[in-house]
Amino acid sequence: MRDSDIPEIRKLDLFSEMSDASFAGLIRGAYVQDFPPQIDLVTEGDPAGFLHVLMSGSAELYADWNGRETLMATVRPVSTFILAATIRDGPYLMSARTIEKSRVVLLPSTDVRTAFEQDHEFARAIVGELAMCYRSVVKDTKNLKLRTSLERLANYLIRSHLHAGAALEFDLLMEKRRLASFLGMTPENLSRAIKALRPYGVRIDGATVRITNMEDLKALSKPSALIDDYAT
Amino acid sequence: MRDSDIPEIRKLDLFSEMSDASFAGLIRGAYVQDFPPQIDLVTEGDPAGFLHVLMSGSAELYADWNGRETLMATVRPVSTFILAATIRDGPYLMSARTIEKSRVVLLPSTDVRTAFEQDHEFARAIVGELAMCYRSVVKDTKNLKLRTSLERLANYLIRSHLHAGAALEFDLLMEKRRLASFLGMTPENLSRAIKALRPYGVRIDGATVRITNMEDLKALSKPSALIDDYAT
DNA sequence: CGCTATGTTGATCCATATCAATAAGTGTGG
DNA sequence: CCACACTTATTGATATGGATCAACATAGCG
Repeated sequence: MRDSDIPEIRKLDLFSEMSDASFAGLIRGAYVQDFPPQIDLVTEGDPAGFLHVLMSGSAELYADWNGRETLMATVRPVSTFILAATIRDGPYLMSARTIEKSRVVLLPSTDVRTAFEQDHEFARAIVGELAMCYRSVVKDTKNLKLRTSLERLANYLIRSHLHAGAALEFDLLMEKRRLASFLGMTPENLSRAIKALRPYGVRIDGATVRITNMEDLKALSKPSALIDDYAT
Repeated sequence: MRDSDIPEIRKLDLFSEMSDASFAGLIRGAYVQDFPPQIDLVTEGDPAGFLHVLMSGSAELYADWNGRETLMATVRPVSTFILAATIRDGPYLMSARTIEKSRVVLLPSTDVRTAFEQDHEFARAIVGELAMCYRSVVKDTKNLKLRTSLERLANYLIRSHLHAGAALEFDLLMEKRRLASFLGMTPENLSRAIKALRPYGVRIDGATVRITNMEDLKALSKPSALIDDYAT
């Protein structure tokens, strides 16, 4: 592990409040690995051996069933993933693979559970994190069940726009085929949805998005704090 | 509050391991109410004032957006709901209403957070509960994104069959229109899906389900532990 | 520079929603 | 206990969102 890795991990909400002793105990058994792109880090169904911390690069969480596959989430540095499986000592429900060359810290699940038993602040942080994860998946479900694919795309663009500091021109942060899967549609259908947004003041050229009429776009997409907000 | 309510609450996983003192502190500020059917208990967007415990009857968690509504989950006694909003002190993401005449215990969110600060066992239990809730919503999302409505229905029936002690004949535990909304389809489409399952050895008459050919049904529905299992 | 993966477009098919009409329950008050 | 009103369930006809198949364009990348 690099010296610079440790403070970065320590800064994460999940670890920032725990005692030095607990943190040291957690880091002691950790190890780091650099992975090339397109490498499977985790396979759904496997026992949750490690809590993963993505230090650099990017990864995707996906799930499959009966030959179909869907993108559940993308992970960007610095953040942890698959906390719930680690906590419950259950099987992973999602698979994970790197998208780019990525650096990952692996914390053995048993160490995480030990730290959680011994350190109340860490337990607190875990509760906060899990509650947030839960709420974010509930929002996803509402998004899927209550909106058409065009509405999901429109809202995704508004969220990206806000994420980019409310810039009217910004880049898609993933390939369109991944975006399509994330939004629960096919790549072909995404292409058409992109064209269908033109009358609402959206121009997408390659990875560049330009919003020319925010009123019309918002009238279509009707963003809601209870579906689209990051925090809360 | 009835005398009999308290031990029932105490028996829940969430409360069974906490100290007597913490539990008493939690119960002290609690109050109970009996509600008629079809009463709104919680409205999405409102601040999370209480952790709810359903003692008897039944309730549904639903969400709406832009005039559409969808059933997210049904709650049966004895269990808690809307824990995550309470913990994060955020707005409710789902609304709740009674289905039948129901008895509900309300625990003020501030008391829950206080108990959680002071009682490590309670914090432990909350972590376990939240991790389970999270995983169950992830399974829902996989179900929605990876399966057609017919496959979702087929798998729902197998889950109900297992829930009924593997009986080949059992009752639907909710109205068909609610089931349709829960499965993310219209009532009309559910009617047709029910007929479409007949060749696979499923007979549904009113609320009574009879499975006559489990092999065919399983061949269609391909149940997966990573989507359909209750526990894990 | 050429290969391969990604993206676009068009034609068609299928799943699911919508609209409409009817039937079957369910609950209520006389 | 029945008659009425109202909700729920079913069925048919049709429309539409979205998937699939196929062809082609394009962009990365070795």
